[in-house]
Amino acid sequence: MDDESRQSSQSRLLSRRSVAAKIKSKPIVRPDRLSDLVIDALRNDMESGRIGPGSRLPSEKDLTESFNVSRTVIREAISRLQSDGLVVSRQGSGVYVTSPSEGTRAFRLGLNDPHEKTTARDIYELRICVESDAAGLAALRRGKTDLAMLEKALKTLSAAGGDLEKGVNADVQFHRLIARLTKNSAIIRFHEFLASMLTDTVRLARANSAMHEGLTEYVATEHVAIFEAIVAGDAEKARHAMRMHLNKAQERLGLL
Amino acid sequence: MDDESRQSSQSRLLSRRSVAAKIKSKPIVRPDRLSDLVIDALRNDMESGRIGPGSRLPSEKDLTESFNVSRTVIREAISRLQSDGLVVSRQGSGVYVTSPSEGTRAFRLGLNDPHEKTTARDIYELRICVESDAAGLAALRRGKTDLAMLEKALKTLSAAGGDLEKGVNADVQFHRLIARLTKNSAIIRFHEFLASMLTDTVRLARANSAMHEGLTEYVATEHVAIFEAIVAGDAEKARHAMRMHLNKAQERLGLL
DNA sequence: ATATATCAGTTATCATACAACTTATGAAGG
DNA sequence: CCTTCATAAGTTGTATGATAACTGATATAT
Repeated sequence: MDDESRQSSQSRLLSRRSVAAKIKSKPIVRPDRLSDLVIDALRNDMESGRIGPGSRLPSEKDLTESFNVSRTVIREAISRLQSDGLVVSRQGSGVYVTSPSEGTRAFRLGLNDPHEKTTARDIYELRICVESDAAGLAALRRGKTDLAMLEKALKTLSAAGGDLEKGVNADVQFHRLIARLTKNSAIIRFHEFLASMLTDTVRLARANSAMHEGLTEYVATEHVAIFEAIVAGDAEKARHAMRMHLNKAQERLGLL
Repeated sequence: MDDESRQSSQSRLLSRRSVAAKIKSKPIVRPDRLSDLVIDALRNDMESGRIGPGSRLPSEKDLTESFNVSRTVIREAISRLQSDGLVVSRQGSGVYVTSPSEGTRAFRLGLNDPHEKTTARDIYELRICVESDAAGLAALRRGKTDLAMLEKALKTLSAAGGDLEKGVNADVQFHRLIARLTKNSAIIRFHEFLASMLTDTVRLARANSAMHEGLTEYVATEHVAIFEAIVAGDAEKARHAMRMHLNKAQERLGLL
């Protein structure tokens, strides 16, 4: 009996193949994982308000029946929803939809996802927003030791000279430092996030566009302008200098 | 051999209780889920570079043995790592560590997480960065229909009068529209994200601080200033107007 | 009335089996 | 020697059943 029930239920289910085929009718993008389907469905229910914050999700057993998948799949889906902070599960009680902003939530930026039309340029633009303002805040909040570190980074940068790798690192470090000067952990971390999103793009662009001679000096000038504005504590000027710097960089990288 | 190993492994396992006790020695925060332990361990290995991008994780079987947990737990852990974009799993092959910026990655902001000292103020500040620049971009890119919509939102806002709920909604809508005018999906979505992070805070603050009379008119004036700058296509002015507006709002909300 | 015990329902974990896929190895044929 | 194809071993994906741990409510005893 064990055997037959397994067999029959097995065949009653949508076979993985058919589901996969269905998905792959549109671009390959989605791996053929059943939990993805469940996630999308549940997300939809929640975002459309059909399940509303605070209310309980159907039990795993119910979900297996309504989706015709195994409990394994349901659990994986719920687990991922939970790690996104959309639900919390309480053992013995159930899974509950969290109210927005309760707990930790995640911001996703898909650079490859064909669903998304977000381009590297978009992200770079967002970076300009954040970083130019960060420079402004830095000008208001910089301490003495902060300035010393920034100055040191500037020197490292100019000392790098022809060494590309070294130059890039010093550059990154300079910007990272400015983010830290804001003393705002949200800004610091988001800056880090954007930078890491862009590393590949930047590296690629940098490799393609031959470095003009004198470029490093030029960049150094821009950096100095930013630095001086921060030293002077002039937020407006710091923002402007940073914006100019990043705009030029954007051009140089061919992101415009 | 199978049999004995089964039995013994069962008893050899850390019982859930003991694990839970261990965790709960520090604040309650962590639910006693084994997959969390696995996730933390793997994250650590990856971030410390012990597993390096591109390389393969140990197979699920190996992991079950080294962690002494069931495959279910391992799979949940991996599934969540995958949904965070830290790894990709290829059926029949293995689970591979993604290189940073490959695929989609997530930015998390924990408002409650005791590990994080991110405050609502930090987030609001980040919002100011993004939104003031968004206003600038909006001024450069607004189309005709865009302006019409924006104007309509303004009218709705002033028409709301005393109705608080209505007023808030119109306000949110106004800002949302401006984000959309940038035509930058990264900015649009990040703005949405920040707004949703702040909803609770804003709602609370609004409830606490009694609304001064004449406040709505005052806010309306600020909105008009932003609107006019966008209409004029003056990016610098739009940025400034938005920044002023949000700074004032921040004060009013007691986030300063 | 208050506490306690019990029970049904739910999530968490374990174990096993099988399906589907990947990769390497090696045999067969050119 | 090289290519091609089959096979086998290893790996992830899914299904299923069983048990542990927890929750909430109901019933019971004091």
